[in-house]
Amino acid sequence: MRLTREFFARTVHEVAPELIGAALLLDGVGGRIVEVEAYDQDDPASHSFRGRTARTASMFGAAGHAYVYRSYGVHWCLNLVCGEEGRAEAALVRALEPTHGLEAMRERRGREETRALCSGPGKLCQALGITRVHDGLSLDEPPFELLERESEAPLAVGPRIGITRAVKQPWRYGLAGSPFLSRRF
DNA sequence: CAGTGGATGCTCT
DNA sequence: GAGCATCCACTGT
Repeated sequence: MRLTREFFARTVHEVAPELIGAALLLDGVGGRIVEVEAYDQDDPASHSFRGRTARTASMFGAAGHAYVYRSYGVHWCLNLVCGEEGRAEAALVRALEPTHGLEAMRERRGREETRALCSGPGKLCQALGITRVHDGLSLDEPPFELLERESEAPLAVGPRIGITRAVKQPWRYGLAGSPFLSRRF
């Protein structure tokens, strides 16, 4: 089952854990989501904390759309916008278990073992070919395809990675024991 | 392995 | 002009 706009329209704190195990594909290339982080507007670590800007416009838009931004001047990162419109909540997709289009991923990232193809937010964007042109696109139509998880996933929860503010919030979710995580919990 | 630092571009102060 | 929601190469065990 395709993930609907209504699925994403709930608060990110409800949606994020349910994303673990869902499938994320771009032009047929992608895999199972095994790691995400939640960000909301009251969160000093969130891009939306200081209000709407040109960069964060899509995060303030309707749920069920992509928010893509450049990180450290080098990498792209993909967020799935959640919550009521204007609440500016989003789930950062941090790692996938590659299942579709492994050859395309290896071409984009250089020959590499499968477990390292999508084990980080910048890596998975490179592997799937996600860039600025995907910012603001709807997640329920091509080139995106998001499919509901097929069964409940054993969840791991912990503090988020790579941030300096609100370090203690346990808003990182992962598939427990997966070898495809960006880091162990 | 673990730890460190450079690359790189854009946003916001 | 600083500071990143990162990754990789390189160092030293």
